[in-house]
Amino acid sequence: MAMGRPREFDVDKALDLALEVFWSKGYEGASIADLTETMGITKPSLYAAFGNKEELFRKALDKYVDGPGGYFQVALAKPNIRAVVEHMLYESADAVTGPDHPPGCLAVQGALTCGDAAESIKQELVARRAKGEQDLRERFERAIAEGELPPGSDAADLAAYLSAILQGMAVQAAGGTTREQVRKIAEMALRTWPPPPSST
Amino acid sequence: MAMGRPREFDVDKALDLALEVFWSKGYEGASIADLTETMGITKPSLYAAFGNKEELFRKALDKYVDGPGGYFQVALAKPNIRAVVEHMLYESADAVTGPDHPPGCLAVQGALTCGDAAESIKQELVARRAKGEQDLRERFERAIAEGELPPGSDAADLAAYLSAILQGMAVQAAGGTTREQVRKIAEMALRTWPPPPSST
DNA sequence: CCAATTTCCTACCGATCGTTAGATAAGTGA
DNA sequence: TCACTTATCTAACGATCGGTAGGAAATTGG
Repeated sequence: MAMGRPREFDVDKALDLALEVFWSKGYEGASIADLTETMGITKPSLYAAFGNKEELFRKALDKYVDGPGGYFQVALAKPNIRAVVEHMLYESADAVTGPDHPPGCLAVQGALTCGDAAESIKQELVARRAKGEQDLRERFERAIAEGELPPGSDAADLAAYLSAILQGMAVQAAGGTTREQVRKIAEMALRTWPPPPSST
Repeated sequence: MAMGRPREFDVDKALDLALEVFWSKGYEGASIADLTETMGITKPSLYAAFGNKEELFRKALDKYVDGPGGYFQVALAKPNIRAVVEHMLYESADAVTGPDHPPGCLAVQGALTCGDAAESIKQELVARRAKGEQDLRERFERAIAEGELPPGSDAADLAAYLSAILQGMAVQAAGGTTREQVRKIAEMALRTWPPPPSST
Protein backbone atom coordinates (compact mmCIF):
# COMPACT_ATOMS: atom_id res chain seq x y z
CA MET A 1 0.00 0.00 0.00
CA ALA A 2 1.48 3.32 -1.10
CA MET A 3 2.24 5.86 1.60
CA GLY A 4 2.71 8.98 -0.51
CA ARG A 5 4.96 11.90 0.19
CA PRO A 6 5.73 12.24 3.88
CA ARG A 7 4.63 15.32 5.81
CA GLU A 8 7.42 17.80 6.39
CA PHE A 9 6.08 19.29 9.62
CA ASP A 10 5.05 17.93 13.00
CA VAL A 11 1.26 18.02 13.18
CA ASP A 12 1.23 18.00 16.96
CA LYS A 13 3.77 20.79 17.19
CA ALA A 14 1.87 22.83 14.64
CA LEU A 15 -1.33 22.35 16.64
CA ASP A 16 0.43 23.63 19.74
CA LEU A 17 1.44 26.74 17.86
CA ALA A 18 -2.11 27.21 16.55
CA LEU A 19 -3.33 26.90 20.13
CA GLU A 20 -1.07 29.74 21.18
CA VAL A 21 -2.46 31.98 18.45
CA PHE A 22 -6.10 31.24 19.31
CA TRP A 23 -5.31 31.66 22.98
CA SER A 24 -3.88 35.11 22.59
CA LYS A 25 -6.11 36.48 19.83
CA GLY A 26 -9.33 34.53 20.16
CA TYR A 27 -11.10 32.62 17.41
CA GLU A 28 -12.14 35.63 15.38
CA GLY A 29 -8.99 37.63 16.01
CA ALA A 30 -6.76 34.84 14.74
CA SER A 31 -6.61 34.98 10.95
CA ILE A 32 -5.52 32.08 8.77
CA ALA A 33 -2.50 34.18 7.85
CA ASP A 34 -1.63 34.60 11.55
CA LEU A 35 -1.95 30.88 12.05
CA THR A 36 0.08 29.72 9.06
CA GLU A 37 2.81 32.22 9.82
CA THR A 38 3.15 31.05 13.40
CA MET A 39 2.79 27.38 12.49
CA GLY A 40 5.40 27.68 9.77
CA ILE A 41 3.25 26.03 7.11
CA THR A 42 1.28 27.16 4.07
CA LYS A 43 -2.47 27.49 3.87
CA PRO A 44 -3.05 24.33 1.81
CA SER A 45 -0.97 22.38 4.32
CA LEU A 46 -3.12 23.72 7.13
CA TYR A 47 -6.33 22.79 5.38
CA ALA A 48 -5.04 19.36 4.38
CA ALA A 49 -3.95 18.56 7.92
CA PHE A 50 -6.73 20.15 9.98
CA GLY A 51 -9.80 20.61 7.78
CA ASN A 52 -10.69 24.24 8.22
CA LYS A 53 -10.41 27.06 10.75
CA GLU A 54 -13.25 25.80 12.89
CA GLU A 55 -11.93 22.25 13.05
CA LEU A 56 -8.47 23.55 13.80
CA PHE A 57 -9.85 25.55 16.70
CA ARG A 58 -11.74 22.58 18.09
CA LYS A 59 -8.61 20.45 17.93
CA ALA A 60 -6.61 23.18 19.62
CA LEU A 61 -9.31 23.45 22.27
CA ASP A 62 -9.14 19.72 22.95
CA LYS A 63 -5.40 20.00 23.30
CA TYR A 64 -5.82 22.94 25.64
CA VAL A 65 -8.28 21.12 27.85
CA ASP A 66 -6.03 18.21 28.56
CA GLY A 67 -2.82 20.19 28.43
CA PRO A 68 -2.66 23.64 30.03
CA GLY A 69 -6.25 23.28 31.24
CA GLY A 70 -5.69 19.83 32.69
CA TYR A 71 -5.37 21.10 36.23
CA PHE A 72 -9.15 21.26 36.35
CA GLN A 73 -9.68 17.52 36.19
CA VAL A 74 -6.70 16.97 38.47
CA ALA A 75 -8.29 19.22 41.05
CA LEU A 76 -11.62 17.42 40.78
CA ALA A 77 -9.92 14.14 41.63
CA LYS A 78 -8.51 15.35 44.95
CA PRO A 79 -9.67 13.24 47.87
CA ASN A 80 -11.41 15.89 49.97
CA ILE A 81 -13.38 18.96 49.02
CA ARG A 82 -11.02 21.44 50.61
CA ALA A 83 -8.16 20.06 48.55
CA VAL A 84 -10.30 20.21 45.42
CA VAL A 85 -11.05 23.88 45.89
CA GLU A 86 -7.54 24.78 46.98
CA HIS A 87 -5.98 23.05 44.01
CA MET A 88 -8.55 24.52 41.64
CA LEU A 89 -7.93 28.08 42.79
CA TYR A 90 -4.15 27.98 43.10
CA GLU A 91 -3.51 26.02 39.92
CA SER A 92 -5.93 28.22 38.04
CA ALA A 93 -4.16 31.33 39.25
CA ASP A 94 -0.90 29.94 37.97
CA ALA A 95 -2.40 28.59 34.74
CA VAL A 96 -3.94 31.88 33.65
CA THR A 97 -0.68 33.69 34.32
CA GLY A 98 1.74 31.07 33.02
CA PRO A 99 4.96 32.65 31.74
CA ASP A 100 5.24 30.23 28.82
CA HIS A 101 1.91 30.83 27.17
CA PRO A 102 -0.63 33.61 26.61
CA PRO A 103 -2.42 34.99 29.67
CA GLY A 104 -5.98 34.02 30.48
CA CYS A 105 -8.12 31.03 29.62
CA LEU A 106 -8.98 29.85 26.12
CA ALA A 107 -12.41 28.65 27.20
CA VAL A 108 -13.25 32.17 28.36
CA GLN A 109 -11.54 34.40 25.85
CA GLY A 110 -11.67 32.16 22.77
CA ALA A 111 -15.02 33.65 21.82
CA LEU A 112 -16.85 35.36 24.67
CA THR A 113 -18.67 37.35 22.00
CA CYS A 114 -18.39 37.10 18.22
CA GLY A 115 -20.00 37.74 14.87
CA ASP A 116 -22.58 35.44 13.35
CA ALA A 117 -20.02 33.28 11.57
CA ALA A 118 -18.39 32.19 14.83
CA GLU A 119 -21.59 31.58 16.76
CA SER A 120 -21.11 27.82 16.86
CA ILE A 121 -17.63 28.22 18.31
CA LYS A 122 -19.01 30.52 20.97
CA GLN A 123 -21.66 27.94 21.81
CA GLU A 124 -19.03 25.23 22.02
CA LEU A 125 -17.15 27.29 24.59
CA VAL A 126 -20.33 28.03 26.52
CA ALA A 127 -20.99 24.28 26.62
CA ARG A 128 -17.44 23.54 27.79
CA ARG A 129 -17.68 26.03 30.61
CA ALA A 130 -21.07 24.64 31.57
CA LYS A 131 -19.61 21.14 31.57
CA GLY A 132 -16.83 22.26 33.91
CA GLU A 133 -19.37 23.83 36.21
CA GLN A 134 -21.47 20.67 36.09
CA ASP A 135 -18.44 18.55 37.02
CA LEU A 136 -17.81 20.87 39.92
CA ARG A 137 -21.42 20.59 40.97
CA GLU A 138 -21.28 16.83 41.02
CA ARG A 139 -18.13 16.94 43.05
CA PHE A 140 -19.83 19.24 45.55
CA GLU A 141 -22.84 16.96 45.69
CA ARG A 142 -20.59 14.12 46.66
CA ALA A 143 -18.89 16.28 49.26
CA ILE A 144 -22.25 17.23 50.72
CA ALA A 145 -23.30 13.59 50.83
CA GLU A 146 -20.08 12.77 52.62
CA GLY A 147 -20.64 15.53 55.15
CA GLU A 148 -17.69 17.61 53.99
CA LEU A 149 -19.77 20.74 53.56
CA PRO A 150 -22.20 22.45 55.94
CA PRO A 151 -25.69 20.99 55.91
CA GLY A 152 -27.98 22.98 53.63
CA SER A 153 -25.19 23.77 51.19
CA ASP A 154 -26.37 23.98 47.59
CA ALA A 155 -23.99 22.21 45.23
CA ALA A 156 -25.21 24.07 42.14
CA ASP A 157 -24.79 27.43 43.80
CA LEU A 158 -21.33 26.58 45.08
CA ALA A 159 -20.31 25.45 41.60
CA ALA A 160 -21.60 28.65 40.00
CA TYR A 161 -19.85 30.73 42.64
CA LEU A 162 -16.50 29.02 42.26
CA SER A 163 -16.80 29.05 38.46
CA ALA A 164 -17.41 32.78 38.55
CA ILE A 165 -14.32 33.37 40.65
CA LEU A 166 -12.19 31.24 38.32
CA GLN A 167 -13.54 33.05 35.29
CA GLY A 168 -13.00 36.39 36.95
CA MET A 169 -9.39 35.47 37.58
CA ALA A 170 -9.10 34.60 33.88
CA VAL A 171 -10.45 38.00 32.87
CA GLN A 172 -8.02 39.70 35.21
CA ALA A 173 -5.12 37.73 33.77
CA ALA A 174 -6.19 38.44 30.20
CA GLY A 175 -5.95 42.12 31.07
CA GLY A 176 -2.36 41.76 32.20
CA THR A 177 -2.76 41.34 35.96
CA THR A 178 0.35 39.71 37.41
CA ARG A 179 0.58 36.20 38.75
CA GLU A 180 1.14 37.51 42.27
CA GLN A 181 -2.02 39.59 42.19
CA VAL A 182 -4.15 36.79 40.74
CA ARG A 183 -2.82 34.45 43.41
CA LYS A 184 -4.01 36.91 46.03
CA ILE A 185 -7.52 36.69 44.58
CA ALA A 186 -7.34 32.91 44.92
CA GLU A 187 -6.12 33.22 48.49
CA MET A 188 -8.92 35.57 49.45
CA ALA A 189 -11.52 33.27 47.94
CA LEU A 190 -10.05 30.41 49.91
CA ARG A 191 -9.97 32.39 53.09
CA THR A 192 -13.76 32.63 53.06
CA TRP A 193 -14.39 29.12 51.78
CA PRO A 194 -16.89 27.58 52.06
CA PRO A 195 -19.57 30.23 51.89
CA PRO A 196 -22.22 29.17 54.41
CA PRO A 197 -25.64 28.13 53.14
CA SER A 198 -28.33 30.75 52.92
CA SER A 199 -30.10 31.25 56.23
CA THR A 200 -33.52 31.66 54.60
CA MET B 1 -24.52 81.05 9.09
CA ALA B 2 -25.78 78.25 6.90
CA MET B 3 -26.99 75.12 8.60
CA GLY B 4 -27.07 72.75 5.66
CA ARG B 5 -29.38 69.82 5.20
CA PRO B 6 -30.75 68.58 8.51
CA ARG B 7 -29.91 65.09 9.71
CA GLU B 8 -32.73 62.62 9.21
CA PHE B 9 -31.87 60.32 12.10
CA ASP B 10 -31.39 60.77 15.83
CA VAL B 11 -27.66 60.53 16.54
CA ASP B 12 -28.21 59.59 20.16
CA LYS B 13 -30.72 56.90 19.29
CA ALA B 14 -28.40 55.52 16.60
CA LEU B 15 -25.57 55.42 19.11
CA ASP B 16 -27.74 53.42 21.48
CA LEU B 17 -28.41 50.92 18.75
CA ALA B 18 -24.71 50.71 17.91
CA LEU B 19 -24.04 50.08 21.59
CA GLU B 20 -26.39 47.11 21.52
CA VAL B 21 -24.57 45.61 18.56
CA PHE B 22 -21.11 46.04 20.10
CA TRP B 23 -22.43 44.72 23.38
CA SER B 24 -23.72 41.49 21.92
CA LYS B 25 -21.07 40.84 19.26
CA GLY B 26 -17.97 42.56 20.56
CA TYR B 27 -15.86 45.08 18.68
CA GLU B 28 -14.47 42.66 16.13
CA GLY B 29 -17.64 40.63 15.75
CA ALA B 30 -19.70 43.69 14.93
CA SER B 31 -19.30 44.51 11.24
CA ILE B 32 -20.10 47.89 9.74
CA ALA B 33 -22.91 46.15 7.88
CA ASP B 34 -24.31 44.85 11.19
CA LEU B 35 -24.13 48.30 12.67
CA THR B 36 -25.70 50.23 9.80
CA GLU B 37 -28.48 47.69 9.49
CA THR B 38 -29.37 47.92 13.17
CA MET B 39 -28.92 51.68 13.28
CA GLY B 40 -31.10 52.14 10.22
CA ILE B 41 -28.63 54.36 8.40
CA THR B 42 -26.22 54.00 5.49
CA LYS B 43 -22.48 53.62 5.78
CA PRO B 44 -21.63 57.19 4.71
CA SER B 45 -24.08 58.50 7.30
CA LEU B 46 -22.36 56.45 9.96
CA TYR B 47 -18.93 57.71 8.99
CA ALA B 48 -20.12 61.32 8.74
CA ALA B 49 -21.72 61.22 12.15
CA PHE B 50 -19.26 59.09 14.12
CA GLY B 51 -15.90 59.13 12.34
CA ASN B 52 -15.04 55.47 11.98
CA LYS B 53 -15.66 52.15 13.64
CA GLU B 54 -13.17 52.76 16.43
CA GLU B 55 -14.56 56.19 17.30
CA LEU B 56 -18.07 54.80 17.17
CA PHE B 57 -17.11 52.10 19.63
CA ARG B 58 -15.49 54.60 22.00
CA LYS B 59 -18.60 56.76 21.93
CA ALA B 60 -20.79 53.73 22.54
CA LEU B 61 -18.52 52.73 25.42
CA ASP B 62 -18.86 56.17 26.99
CA LYS B 63 -22.61 55.89 26.69
CA TYR B 64 -22.48 52.44 28.25
CA VAL B 65 -20.42 53.60 31.19
CA ASP B 66 -22.81 56.29 32.25
CA GLY B 67 -25.93 54.46 31.14
CA PRO B 68 -26.25 50.72 31.77
CA GLY B 69 -22.91 50.70 33.57
CA GLY B 70 -23.76 53.67 35.73
CA TYR B 71 -24.57 51.53 38.73
CA PHE B 72 -20.85 51.25 39.39
CA GLN B 73 -20.39 54.91 40.28
CA VAL B 74 -23.69 54.92 42.12
CA ALA B 75 -22.48 52.04 44.27
CA LEU B 76 -19.18 53.77 44.98
CA ALA B 77 -21.05 56.76 46.37
CA LYS B 78 -22.94 54.78 49.00
CA PRO B 79 -22.26 56.04 52.50
CA ASN B 80 -20.83 52.91 54.08
CA ILE B 81 -18.69 50.14 52.71
CA ARG B 82 -21.21 47.39 53.22
CA ALA B 83 -23.74 49.32 51.18
CA VAL B 84 -21.13 49.92 48.48
CA VAL B 85 -20.40 46.23 48.10
CA GLU B 86 -24.03 45.16 48.37
CA HIS B 87 -25.12 47.62 45.75
CA MET B 88 -22.20 46.75 43.50
CA LEU B 89 -22.92 43.02 43.59
CA TYR B 90 -26.70 43.12 43.33
CA GLU B 91 -26.88 45.85 40.73
CA SER B 92 -24.17 44.17 38.72
CA ALA B 93 -26.04 40.87 38.81
CA ASP B 94 -29.09 42.62 37.45
CA ALA B 95 -27.14 44.72 34.94
CA VAL B 96 -25.39 41.79 33.28
CA THR B 97 -28.69 39.94 32.97
CA GLY B 98 -30.93 42.86 32.05
CA PRO B 99 -33.88 41.74 29.92
CA ASP B 100 -33.76 44.83 27.73
CA HIS B 101 -30.21 44.59 26.50
CA PRO B 102 -27.55 42.00 25.64
CA PRO B 103 -26.23 39.84 28.48
CA GLY B 104 -22.85 40.49 30.03
CA CYS B 105 -20.66 43.55 30.32
CA LEU B 106 -19.31 45.57 27.40
CA ALA B 107 -16.11 46.39 29.25
CA VAL B 108 -15.38 42.67 29.57
CA GLN B 109 -16.66 41.19 26.35
CA GLY B 110 -16.10 44.13 24.00
CA ALA B 111 -12.61 42.87 23.21
CA LEU B 112 -11.21 40.45 25.78
CA THR B 113 -8.97 39.18 22.98
CA CYS B 114 -8.68 40.40 19.41
CA GLY B 115 -6.58 40.61 16.28
CA ASP B 116 -3.85 43.18 15.79
CA ALA B 117 -6.17 45.77 14.26
CA ALA B 118 -8.27 46.01 17.42
CA GLU B 119 -5.41 46.04 19.90
CA SER B 120 -5.96 49.67 20.88
CA ILE B 121 -9.62 48.96 21.65
CA LYS B 122 -8.61 46.04 23.82
CA GLN B 123 -6.16 48.28 25.67
CA GLU B 124 -8.85 50.88 26.16
CA LEU B 125 -11.06 48.27 27.83
CA VAL B 126 -8.19 47.00 29.96
CA ALA B 127 -7.64 50.58 31.10
CA ARG B 128 -11.32 51.08 31.87
CA ARG B 129 -11.47 47.93 33.96
CA ALA B 130 -8.29 48.98 35.76
CA LYS B 131 -9.81 52.38 36.43
CA GLY B 132 -12.89 50.76 37.96
CA GLU B 133 -10.70 48.61 40.15
CA GLN B 134 -8.67 51.63 41.15
CA ASP B 135 -11.84 53.51 42.11
CA LEU B 136 -12.86 50.54 44.21
CA ARG B 137 -9.48 50.45 45.83
CA GLU B 138 -9.68 54.08 46.81
CA ARG B 139 -13.12 53.53 48.26
CA PHE B 140 -11.76 50.63 50.30
CA GLU B 141 -8.86 52.72 51.48
CA ARG B 142 -11.29 55.27 52.79
CA ALA B 143 -13.32 52.55 54.46
CA ILE B 144 -10.21 51.18 56.12
CA ALA B 145 -9.25 54.66 57.31
CA GLU B 146 -12.73 55.06 58.72
CA GLY B 147 -12.50 51.74 60.53
CA GLU B 148 -15.22 50.08 58.45
CA LEU B 149 -13.04 47.12 57.56
CA PRO B 150 -10.95 44.82 59.77
CA PRO B 151 -7.50 46.16 60.65
CA GLY B 152 -4.87 44.78 58.30
CA SER B 153 -7.24 44.69 55.33
CA ASP B 154 -5.52 45.40 52.02
CA ALA B 155 -7.55 47.75 49.86
CA ALA B 156 -5.83 46.73 46.62
CA ASP B 157 -6.42 43.06 47.28
CA LEU B 158 -10.05 43.62 48.19
CA ALA B 159 -10.55 45.64 45.02
CA ALA B 160 -8.97 42.92 42.86
CA TYR B 161 -11.07 40.27 44.57
CA LEU B 162 -14.36 42.09 44.15
CA SER B 163 -13.47 43.02 40.56
CA ALA B 164 -12.82 39.38 39.77
CA ILE B 165 -16.18 38.34 41.15
CA LEU B 166 -17.97 41.03 39.16
CA GLN B 167 -16.13 40.03 36.00
CA GLY B 168 -16.86 36.39 36.65
CA MET B 169 -20.53 37.20 36.94
CA ALA B 170 -20.28 39.00 33.59
CA VAL B 171 -18.73 35.93 31.96
CA GLN B 172 -21.45 33.73 33.40
CA ALA B 173 -24.13 36.08 32.09
CA ALA B 174 -22.51 36.29 28.65
CA GLY B 175 -22.83 32.52 28.50
CA GLY B 176 -26.53 32.64 29.14
CA THR B 177 -26.72 32.08 32.89
CA THR B 178 -30.05 33.34 34.21
CA ARG B 179 -30.55 36.41 36.35
CA GLU B 180 -31.61 34.25 39.30
CA GLN B 181 -28.44 32.19 39.16
CA VAL B 182 -26.18 35.23 38.82
CA ARG B 183 -27.94 36.83 41.76
CA LYS B 184 -27.10 33.77 43.81
CA ILE B 185 -23.44 34.26 43.03
CA ALA B 186 -23.73 37.84 44.28
CA GLU B 187 -25.47 36.64 47.43
CA MET B 188 -22.81 34.08 48.17
CA ALA B 189 -20.04 36.62 47.72
CA LEU B 190 -21.86 38.93 50.05
CA ARG B 191 -22.41 36.20 52.61
CA THR B 192 -18.68 35.89 53.12
CA TRP B 193 -17.92 39.59 52.90
CA PRO B 194 -15.50 40.96 53.93
CA PRO B 195 -12.76 38.40 53.51
CA PRO B 196 -10.57 38.70 56.58
CA PRO B 197 -7.00 39.98 56.15
CA SER B 198 -4.27 37.45 55.68
CA SER B 199 -3.03 36.06 58.97
CA THR B 200 0.62 36.04 57.84
C1' DC C 1 11.45 2.16 -13.87
C1' DC C 2 6.73 2.83 -13.27
C1' DA C 3 2.14 3.67 -11.46
C1' DA C 4 -0.21 5.15 -7.27
C1' DT C 5 -0.58 8.10 -3.45
C1' DT C 6 0.14 11.98 -0.65
C1' DT C 7 2.20 16.55 0.47
C1' DC C 8 4.13 20.57 -1.28
C1' DC C 9 3.65 25.38 -3.12
C1' DT C 10 1.98 29.25 -6.19
C1' DA C 11 -1.65 31.46 -7.53
C1' DC C 12 -6.12 32.35 -7.34
C1' DC C 13 -11.32 32.18 -5.93
C1' DG C 14 -15.61 34.90 -4.40
C1' DA C 15 -17.09 37.27 -0.32
C1' DT C 16 -16.60 40.48 3.03
C1' DC C 17 -13.87 43.81 5.57
C1' DG C 18 -13.62 49.04 6.74
C1' DT C 19 -13.72 53.21 4.19
C1' DT C 20 -14.61 56.83 0.73
C1' DA C 21 -15.65 59.44 -4.09
C1' DG C 22 -18.95 61.82 -6.16
C1' DA C 23 -23.37 63.20 -7.35
C1' DT C 24 -27.82 64.77 -5.52
C1' DA C 25 -31.12 66.63 -2.17
C1' DA C 26 -32.55 69.72 1.54
C1' DG C 27 -31.98 73.10 4.41
C1' DT C 28 -30.11 78.52 5.78
C1' DG C 29 -28.62 83.34 5.02
C1' DA C 30 -28.21 87.15 1.80
C1' DT D 1 -33.31 83.42 -6.37
C1' DC D 2 -28.74 82.10 -5.48
C1' DA D 3 -24.65 80.71 -3.25
C1' DC D 4 -23.27 77.94 0.72
C1' DT D 5 -23.38 74.19 3.73
C1' DT D 6 -24.41 69.77 5.25
C1' DA D 7 -26.72 65.25 4.79
C1' DT D 8 -28.25 61.78 1.68
C1' DC D 9 -27.41 57.86 -1.44
C1' DT D 10 -25.27 54.57 -4.96
C1' DA D 11 -21.34 52.66 -6.16
C1' DA D 12 -17.09 51.66 -5.75
C1' DC D 13 -12.15 51.33 -3.51
C1' DG D 14 -8.04 48.30 -2.01
C1' DA D 15 -7.17 44.95 1.50
C1' DT D 16 -8.06 41.02 3.72
C1' DC D 17 -11.11 37.24 4.87
C1' DG D 18 -11.54 31.87 4.70
C1' DG D 19 -10.83 28.41 1.38
C1' DT D 20 -9.08 25.76 -3.09
C1' DA D 21 -7.37 24.39 -8.06
C1' DG D 22 -3.82 22.42 -10.15
C1' DG D 23 0.62 20.96 -10.94
C1' DA D 24 5.34 19.72 -9.27
C1' DA D 25 7.89 16.92 -5.81
C1' DA D 26 8.58 13.01 -2.81
C1' DT D 27 7.62 8.73 -1.14
C1' DT D 28 5.91 3.37 -1.51
C1' DG D 29 4.79 -0.99 -3.75
C1' DG D 30 5.17 -3.63 -7.98
